[in-house]
Amino acid sequence: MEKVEPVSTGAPSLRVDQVLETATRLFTERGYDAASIRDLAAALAMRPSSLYHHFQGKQHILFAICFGMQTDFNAAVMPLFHQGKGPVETIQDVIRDHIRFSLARRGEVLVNTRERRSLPPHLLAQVNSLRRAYRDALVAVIEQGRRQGLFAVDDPKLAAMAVFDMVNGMFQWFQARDQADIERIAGTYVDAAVALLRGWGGYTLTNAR
Amino acid sequence: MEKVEPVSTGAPSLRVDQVLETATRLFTERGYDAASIRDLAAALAMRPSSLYHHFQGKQHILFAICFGMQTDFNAAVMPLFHQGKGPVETIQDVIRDHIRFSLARRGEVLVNTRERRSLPPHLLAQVNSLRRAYRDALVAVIEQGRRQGLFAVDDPKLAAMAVFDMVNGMFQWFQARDQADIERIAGTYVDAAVALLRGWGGYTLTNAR
DNA sequence: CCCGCTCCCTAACGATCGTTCGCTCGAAGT
DNA sequence: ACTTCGAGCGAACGATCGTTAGGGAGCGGG
Repeated sequence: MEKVEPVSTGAPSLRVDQVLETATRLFTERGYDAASIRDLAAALAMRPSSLYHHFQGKQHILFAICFGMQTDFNAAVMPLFHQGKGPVETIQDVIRDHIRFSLARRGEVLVNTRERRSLPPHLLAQVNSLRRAYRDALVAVIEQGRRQGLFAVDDPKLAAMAVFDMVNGMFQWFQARDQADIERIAGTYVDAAVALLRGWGGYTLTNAR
Repeated sequence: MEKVEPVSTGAPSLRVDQVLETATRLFTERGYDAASIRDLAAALAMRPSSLYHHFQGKQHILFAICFGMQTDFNAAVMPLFHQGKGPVETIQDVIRDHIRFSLARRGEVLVNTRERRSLPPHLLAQVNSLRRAYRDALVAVIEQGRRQGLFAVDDPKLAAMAVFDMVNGMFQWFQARDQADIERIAGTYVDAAVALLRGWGGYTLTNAR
């Protein structure tokens, strides 16, 4: 996997990127509502009013972080669904790069998960649309694996959400120290996902409920 | 000027419970920061200042929700760890009641997970202390199951967090319509947890990484 | 009858919020 | 030399925030 570039628009202004970087840090540390425009401006050594030359408002800064991150995420991960591999290998590739991307750009990912709800409906919908595209693709692969007898799941959608939640929950508390750390945790969670999908129906061996 | 304590006795006032109930709803709908004291008072058909007769401040309302919920949670689930059952059965019992409790009191659980971070450090620490007690007990059972060869996990703490995240993530998007719904999803996730813990090391059968 | 207590009220405080307005200034274009 | 324009500035706007001071109605016990 190649470098993860923090770009989403055609005009990568230096100052805009600095604002987004600092905003990402403040939003993760204090939350979107608790981090004020004045805090952000002070951290950038500029005046609050100057921010409005680069962004329409506070909500648009949050949107730029969430939408930019999700766009780059889909661009990095979605192609893995169409490589002609089997369901198991596809899941493994996807989850691995899902984790790689999310840990490499952890700040933006945390803002996207925790503060996205503060977006107005029409901006939130754009981000959710990208998320849904990814989730639907994951569901399709699990459904395919289920038909081939590789996975023991009853409900592919629910299984996708379970894997999704397990992985996304990890980003909240795990901090990688180096690249080896990322690869190690990615491998562990790839195994967890496969174990989950394979063994979901096999619990009745020693247990009757 | 003496302080007459209007707060946190063992006797639950009717009005206090109404405040907590409405606050839970508002905090889940809009978030802690976005839901103002005036919104809360209006929903209760009273004046903002009247709230300060029952609570010291906004943060203490949030604390009462989080700490009360977590106290009840531990009281409901922790005894299951000391019933002398084996690791697998204990995990099943615990996760099942974890889900039962969390869906029955979903609003408080969501506030606790999403808005807990807004608490001041000394209040946050009290809630986290209860959470840690539960998590440590879960880790201990997984560790016990690992020693007995029942679970294939490498790191019990990481495995506990994975199960934890999978279950807690579900509360964010799942809404039970009735009690049968709760029992069904609880059974499904109990199976998922067991499948995860059992099969985590078994991925090498058809896959080499 | 009056005291104290609970509960709620009106009114307002100071602080902070996101945002806007009009301006300056230097670099670039022509 | 004149214009344009991006970028930042100081100052202020109206709104809303959490919170407090002080008072009053109802009520039970002395």
